[in-house]
Amino acid sequence: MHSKENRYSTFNNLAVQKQTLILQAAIAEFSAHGYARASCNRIVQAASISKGSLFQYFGSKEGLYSFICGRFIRKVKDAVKDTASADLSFFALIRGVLLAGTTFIDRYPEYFQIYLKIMFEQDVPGRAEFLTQVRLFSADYFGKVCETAIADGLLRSDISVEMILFSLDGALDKFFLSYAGEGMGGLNLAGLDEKELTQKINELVRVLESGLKH
Amino acid sequence: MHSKENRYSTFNNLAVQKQTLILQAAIAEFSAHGYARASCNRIVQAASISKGSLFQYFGSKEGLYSFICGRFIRKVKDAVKDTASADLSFFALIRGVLLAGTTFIDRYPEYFQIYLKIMFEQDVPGRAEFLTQVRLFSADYFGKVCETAIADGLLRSDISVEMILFSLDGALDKFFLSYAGEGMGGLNLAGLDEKELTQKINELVRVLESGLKH
DNA sequence: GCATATTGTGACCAAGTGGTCATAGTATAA
DNA sequence: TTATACTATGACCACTTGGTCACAATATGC
Repeated sequence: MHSKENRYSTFNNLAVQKQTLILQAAIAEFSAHGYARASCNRIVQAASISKGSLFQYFGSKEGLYSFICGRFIRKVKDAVKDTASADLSFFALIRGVLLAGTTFIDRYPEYFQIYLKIMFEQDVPGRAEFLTQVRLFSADYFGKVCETAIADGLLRSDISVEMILFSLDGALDKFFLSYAGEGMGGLNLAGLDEKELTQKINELVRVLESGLKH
Repeated sequence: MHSKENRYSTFNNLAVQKQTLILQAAIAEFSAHGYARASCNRIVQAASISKGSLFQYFGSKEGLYSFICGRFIRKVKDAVKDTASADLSFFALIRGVLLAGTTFIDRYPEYFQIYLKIMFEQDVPGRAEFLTQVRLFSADYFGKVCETAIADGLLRSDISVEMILFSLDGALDKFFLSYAGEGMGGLNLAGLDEKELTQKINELVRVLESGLKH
């Protein structure tokens, strides 16, 4: 085996210290500027490596990006695994997802920024695959949960499953956006302690449960 | 008065035909690429004018953008004026806003794209001013409506006004996004006739009214 | 016709982009 | 020490960006 074993092998054989330095620089750049406007020049400068090295490690800007997205997906899947305890009532599950999302954002704020950027940027390489892997409320996963909840009489049967997913998706998206300080809604979720946060979560879930009408 | 009377005067004195040609080219470019990634070169090419002319008319890329945003704001305000009949019940008003939004998107799809792009792009010149002028559910306008609706016993009093606005905002945003074909939710609102559309609107408002719980 | 404003033009500029490659440096092994 | 494999480098490339400006063309007024 004289030549490259596989993609990224050169990078993976680097000292871990150097690896994390480079990844931190790249993640910071992508989280600040998204894919298209991120600059490889700035990355190599921040990481104190030469441009040639970066392209040797990852082949292209796209290669670097997909490497980082891969890391991101792994982190999300781990977080989901930790959260998913199936034996909860429907709205308790929603509360759990809400809380788990906020802790993820606290732990990996740059990754969440990358996620936001990819959500609202077109023509990002691998966008579709990435989103289907990362989004929680995909029809195939949460759709089943909704169906059983309807069958169990926990959810209204006069609303279509798609509309239920639609409503949940919208509420959760906006909640996380606001928690990350990106929303322009009046709700200021950015600097709340745990108690206030769970209060807000409960209030939102109450709205989802029983609506706004008196 | 020998020199320039004021900003954009040269452009405004152009033949209307030429004006619309240039504006169409610029709007198409900004709606496709947002602000930062839009290319003045492509605009002048599409409009069949020289680069010098474009910068003579608008001074800079930013000037052109703010000119277009001004047009957009006027169109939105006109549309709002046409819609705002105050003597409606609260949720009928919501239904009206939903419907008015979809007709606006039908009439000015490129402008709506520009709106979306500016929503999710940072560092766009004049972003904050633009959004406060265009967003319907600003706390100062719709907040009052909510407060009176609470006072009239139409809305729950155990949910804060901010949370009500938050929920409405999230639902409407997602609805319009999906209608414009940008959402990745299961709801496919893109190619619906009027009957189906009002059905979806009613379903969504029912959820907002009474929630998801059985 | 002539002089004077105004409008139109495109070569040109500095700066930045992703990407390449010949070369130099540094390990490891014989 | 010497040969071999891998890694690091930065000048360089073609290309795009927003923006400028000396000059050409065209209206306008007399």
